[in-house]
Amino acid sequence: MMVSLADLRAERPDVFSDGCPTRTVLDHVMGKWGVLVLVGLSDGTQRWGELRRNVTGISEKMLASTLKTLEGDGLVRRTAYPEVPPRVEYALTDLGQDLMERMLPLMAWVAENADAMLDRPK
Amino acid sequence: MMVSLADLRAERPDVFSDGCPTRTVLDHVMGKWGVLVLVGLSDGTQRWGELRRNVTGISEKMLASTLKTLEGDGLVRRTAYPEVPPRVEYALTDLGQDLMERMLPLMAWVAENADAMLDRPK
DNA sequence: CAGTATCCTACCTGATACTG
DNA sequence: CAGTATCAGGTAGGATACTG
Repeated sequence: MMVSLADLRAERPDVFSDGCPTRTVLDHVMGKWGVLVLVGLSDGTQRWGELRRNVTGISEKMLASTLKTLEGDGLVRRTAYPEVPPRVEYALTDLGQDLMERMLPLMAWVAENADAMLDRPK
Repeated sequence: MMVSLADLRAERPDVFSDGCPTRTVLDHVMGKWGVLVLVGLSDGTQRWGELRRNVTGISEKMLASTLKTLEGDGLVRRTAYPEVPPRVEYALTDLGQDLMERMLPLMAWVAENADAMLDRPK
């Protein structure tokens, strides 16, 4: 496992340059709604409606497109049950859980420090 | 130090809800250019021009506003030297370095997995 | 319930030019 | 060098209505 940025650059110098796949994934994962949906799903499997309520402020349009993107990246698994009324469940894949293992410490740090950061004297 | 999402929610149930400071900081830090500028600065102190070249694809406008936001959050320190021609250096603050300590493992993971994620069979 | 479809606006962004 | 100013355009994103 790589830990430092230097290690990273040593192995892949083009990382984070324009057009690099890293950028694309980064945009999906780090985008405003991507993170929040992923955090929502780290609570466990959720249905569409639950997710919509839990990720406060997200519009149906953004929830739909965010979920599709994350599913396309292999981070989220969608399971539809052929019932009436329809039931669809979303969950993190193994890859998604692996990602969140790295993401949650960061989220926790942000949550702990956010107030202090915004209250600072200008 | 908190590690799990459950711990986080137990202490602060409103975290990640709309209007919460966490959201604001998250948008700054996780936004497309925020991350890339921060990653750039984890290589060490850099001048405006260096940063502009290193963060490939960023416009001057976005670099300026991103730096101001991050400086306002206390993550980046700007130092101007009264010289001609002017020299200005940007560096991570202690807070910023603390953040990057959590962020870099995540970035490394993304860099390692990005290709596989985008190549997956549709 | 779990989404699409449609419309509309704000802001991100690039290009260009200019300043201290 | 290190920015700011201005303008044009494209697109991310919000609100609302509708469907299987």
